[in-house]
Amino acid sequence: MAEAKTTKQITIYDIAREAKVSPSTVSRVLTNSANVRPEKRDRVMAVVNKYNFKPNPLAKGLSDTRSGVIGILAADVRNPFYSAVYVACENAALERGYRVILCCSLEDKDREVEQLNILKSQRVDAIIQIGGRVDDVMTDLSFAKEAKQISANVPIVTNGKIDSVPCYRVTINAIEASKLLTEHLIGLGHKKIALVGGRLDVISTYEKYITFRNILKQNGIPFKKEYIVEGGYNHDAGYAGIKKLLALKERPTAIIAINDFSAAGVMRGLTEAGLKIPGDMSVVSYDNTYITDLLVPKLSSIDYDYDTFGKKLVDSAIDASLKKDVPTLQTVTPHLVLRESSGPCTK
Amino acid sequence: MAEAKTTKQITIYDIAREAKVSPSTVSRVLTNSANVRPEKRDRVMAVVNKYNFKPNPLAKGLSDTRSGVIGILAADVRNPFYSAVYVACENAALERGYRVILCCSLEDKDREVEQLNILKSQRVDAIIQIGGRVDDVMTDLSFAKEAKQISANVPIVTNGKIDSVPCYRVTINAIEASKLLTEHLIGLGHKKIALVGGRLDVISTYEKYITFRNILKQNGIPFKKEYIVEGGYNHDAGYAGIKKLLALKERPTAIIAINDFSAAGVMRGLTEAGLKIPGDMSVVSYDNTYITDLLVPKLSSIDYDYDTFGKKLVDSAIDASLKKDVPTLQTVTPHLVLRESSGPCTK
DNA sequence: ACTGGTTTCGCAATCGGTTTCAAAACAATC
DNA sequence: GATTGTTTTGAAACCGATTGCGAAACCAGT
Repeated sequence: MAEAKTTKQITIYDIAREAKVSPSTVSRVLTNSANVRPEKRDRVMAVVNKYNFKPNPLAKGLSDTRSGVIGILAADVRNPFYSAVYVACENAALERGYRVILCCSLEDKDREVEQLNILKSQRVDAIIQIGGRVDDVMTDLSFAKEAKQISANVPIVTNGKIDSVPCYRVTINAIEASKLLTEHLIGLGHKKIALVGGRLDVISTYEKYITFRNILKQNGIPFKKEYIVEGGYNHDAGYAGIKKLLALKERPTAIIAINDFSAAGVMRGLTEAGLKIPGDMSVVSYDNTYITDLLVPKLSSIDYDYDTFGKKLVDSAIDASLKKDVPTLQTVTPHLVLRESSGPCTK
Repeated sequence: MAEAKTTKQITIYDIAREAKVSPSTVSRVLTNSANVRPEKRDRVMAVVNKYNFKPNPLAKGLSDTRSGVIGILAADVRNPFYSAVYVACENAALERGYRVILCCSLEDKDREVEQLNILKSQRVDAIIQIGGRVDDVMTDLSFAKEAKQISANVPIVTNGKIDSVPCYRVTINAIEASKLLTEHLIGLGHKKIALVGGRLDVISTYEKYITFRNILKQNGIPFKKEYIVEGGYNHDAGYAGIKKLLALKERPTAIIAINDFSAAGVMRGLTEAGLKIPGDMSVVSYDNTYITDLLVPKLSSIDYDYDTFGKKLVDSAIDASLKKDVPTLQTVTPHLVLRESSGPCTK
């Protein structure tokens, strides 16, 4: 153990002494909160730069009761959708001089409540919640209770919907997304289109489903109940889904998967069955994560422009924490990224 | 928008008043730093629980100069390897009552330096750096300078190697990993094995390469220079690599890709060329991220047991920050996860 | 009951900033 | 040059914890 000469921290008092001003003046310079004579300001800045001095954020947070940190509660950053959103948020936050702390609930309810507590005790200025959480009906009440209590002090912004807790929302326009995909396939001549993966009690999934039906109707295409295969949001859900569909006497010619993961499962099922994509069947999906590029063939998918998504999330979060006016609901508009997995209907 | 009655924070003084003790006693109870009469302790805890009181970490950090936060500097959390390590670290940190703050450098050198500054100003207790950084020769000097300055106060632990900056290392046993893969393929009868992706100036990649040659030698298999195809660590590198190899008059029968991404590229190249995996060619790789499960066929890969990896990283970080003795170098032992992408040599 | 030794406890200082308040400095006006 | 108004400035209080120090309480032991 080397000398524990804990290299005493430089404080504004040190700066003050060396610049021959009072600590208050240093503080004022650093926050440019009031007018200080240019001459002194320069003296102070010179010393500040000399030592590359950075004010202690703990002390700062203590006195002005703002931490400069925004908490991000993501379901699981290992999921590329969340990591994409996370990185976009980190960028946007950095841009505005805020730090970010990330917590992954890993879909575990208890843990989610605990995370909320951590964020609370970290005194974050705002919380961004991105994840599958739909509403409190599906979830435990302790979360709702905790969240409600917290949201009294700290604004919460989410990409979903948290019933019973006041929060700001920045959501993806699922209706538009679904429209893009459905019309794309119809434009290619497909009439037998199946939906794979996702639960209809998840609001965004439900919106996609309803829109799908509407577009079908608008185009005079009959809706078939057996082409809707609910499931999870992962690879296995897609795999299971396509197996069911392939067992049908009248198979679909195109699949809309609920996300890239389930699309991967669908594609595995198809490949194993010896079917060609998109020759025998087209596959498209939502999210446009990097796994679209890994699959063979490359997957066409709906992109959300993660950068502006992240920006809207953190701008809302920060502005709300500053008590500025923030729209309660914002949306980001999706667009379709075409790759190799969808093609004209051949039968 | 409810009243902006910033719901005054509950402090240790409030607790003290209600429990009829002094603030110091409350503090002692909360930190159980000294013995306090059980009776009073109970009184205090009752009030604490009543309000679900959490001491303000800013104030705490201010006085004891520990923030309870460890900073994680990851190259890019969108990469599943890093996100896996990150989540493991988050878990391990939570386990020990620490919080974590994540920064992604996105391979940008300037940004990396900036992140270092952020972590510094956040007064993190320790820094964990996971990323491709090899040594300072490849990197800018400002990072080295900054890191050096910081490491004087805050321990840095990395999975790589930072020359010129004192740090603790927890690395993957690349030699063992390479051995596992190479021997696995040789065991299946392969004699023409190629390495795809990765740069030999990256230490871990180099170790894998050398081990590969050694094992070949031990088994009396001739080494062929044209079977080594350097490249990046992504899908495209694998794709480009396999194209080169397929152009050879004597093609290899098995591929070791530097990670799952490049393996995906390799597999695409193979599939496009109409070759069967593993029938015509076996493919294996390092990292065992979830994308191994997405590919067709599922990819055999080297796993690192991310949980213990993360645990070692954070244990080292925390213990070092506590001035405990921590080994300078630790390793995690890899093991092979067999799936469908490797099979016996058929020619 | 008194003494000596431990525990337990509270006062007050401290951590490193921000901010209020009033005094000091400056400028402008008559 | 005296007076009024406006900027600048520094002293001191404050944010919410922790902690050193000494006083008070407790516990035998005689």
